[in-house]
Amino acid sequence: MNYSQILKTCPFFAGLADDDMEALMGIARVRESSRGELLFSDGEKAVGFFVVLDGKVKVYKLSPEGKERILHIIHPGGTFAEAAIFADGLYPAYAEPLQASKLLFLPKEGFLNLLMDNGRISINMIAGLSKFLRQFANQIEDLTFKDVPSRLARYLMALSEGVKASVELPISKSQLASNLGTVSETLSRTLRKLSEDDLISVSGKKVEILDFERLEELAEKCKEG
Amino acid sequence: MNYSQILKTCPFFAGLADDDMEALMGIARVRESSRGELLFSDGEKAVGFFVVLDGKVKVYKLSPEGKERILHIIHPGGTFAEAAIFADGLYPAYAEPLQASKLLFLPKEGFLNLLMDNGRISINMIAGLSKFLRQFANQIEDLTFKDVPSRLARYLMALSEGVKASVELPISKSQLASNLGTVSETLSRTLRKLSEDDLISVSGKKVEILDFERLEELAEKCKEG
DNA sequence: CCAGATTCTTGACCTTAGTCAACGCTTCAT
DNA sequence: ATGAAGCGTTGACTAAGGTCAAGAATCTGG
Repeated sequence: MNYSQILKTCPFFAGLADDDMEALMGIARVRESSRGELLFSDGEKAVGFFVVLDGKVKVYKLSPEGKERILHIIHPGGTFAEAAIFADGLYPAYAEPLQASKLLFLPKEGFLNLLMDNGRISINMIAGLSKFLRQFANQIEDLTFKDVPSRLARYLMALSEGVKASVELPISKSQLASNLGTVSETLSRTLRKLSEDDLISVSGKKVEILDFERLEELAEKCKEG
Repeated sequence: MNYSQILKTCPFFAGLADDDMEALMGIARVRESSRGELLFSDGEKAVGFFVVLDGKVKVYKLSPEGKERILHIIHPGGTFAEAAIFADGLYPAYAEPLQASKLLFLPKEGFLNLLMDNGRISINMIAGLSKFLRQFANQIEDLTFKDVPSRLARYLMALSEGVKASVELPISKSQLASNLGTVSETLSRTLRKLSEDDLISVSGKKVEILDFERLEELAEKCKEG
């Protein structure tokens, strides 16, 4: 079991002493999962949480009509469903790999025991949750204050880290639409509009950023701003 | 310093041994704050977090044009800004009492030290963060899937706890609008519509629920559902 | 008890973005 | 190869809800 490289990039395991690390790995189980396989459902009893070792997982909600809204996309090193084992013991959403993925599963029971007397793990956990909270707050802010072009611009700026002129969308456009809180038709139109305005140029999953300044401006801008 | 009654209703302090409690109170400071006084601003360096002993505090974001979006309303027993001292050390929003309030301030430094070797406090903290996370996920779900009437219905159902036929809005209608992710004009119209449909009747801050069944139905319903 | 200040309500208007429907393009399996 | 399935694009339509503006109602301090 040699995932130490991945685990070291994972904030969740940062700063852990070797024996703490071993204790964690002692209760963990590796699980391979293929694209589209449902990991858990909204409302299901939470029996543990996951770390992504390889692949990508989407965490999403469904409307009664079956429309999906992606809350997170988890990349290697990220964790998900860790809040579920506390809040009310139920998974709060659906989770499903976007591609064949390798996961680490940490069962609730054993994990809670570790927490009680390991301050470092607790603090990492708290830090992780806090970051999620921050992300959610931003998402809510975006949904309230920003329109679709602005949200897209912000996403692209984040992807390019403000410097890379050429980025590759890590997910399909419909998935991205769902993650940005819109639908694929609108995303398609918005990409075209930004292209026509010479802010970006798009070809498949490849996006070139042509004008950082104006894109950044758009990202900051608000409805009616 | 005799807030023990309030503190016991506060999930954050639940299940603490007496000496842990004392350690906490040892680093805490009581602070009185009047309506509208800014407690902290978005982006400011986080020096600690708060427990509401008495009063109400709103936590909100501002758009560049100055429009506010309320993320939370904190009632006595609730905490806020606890995530800030972890995530990136900056307050993620603005906070301001809606009325004269009594607060407990827990400085970051001392608090982190306590956390390191007190599993119980850590776990309470994790549980609290998890609940917030859950709330936020629901807010995002609502904003994506539900229209304003549905969100309002859900809010009223929560307020009445599914049984009380008569409820009192705990905050002003414009504040409520902001919290539901809309504006006061729309809220006003929506309240009228629900009245005309004989689902509720409104008089000032007092709302009578006339038809639980249909209100619940509306709360569950989705856009185009 | 009045004046000023908020807060709430209502009307008219308009923009954003979601829906529906049709079609092109790619991929994949039989 | 040839459907079948999935993804992406485009057009026409629609409606939810936000903006602006004005007036009513409610609250507050002097």
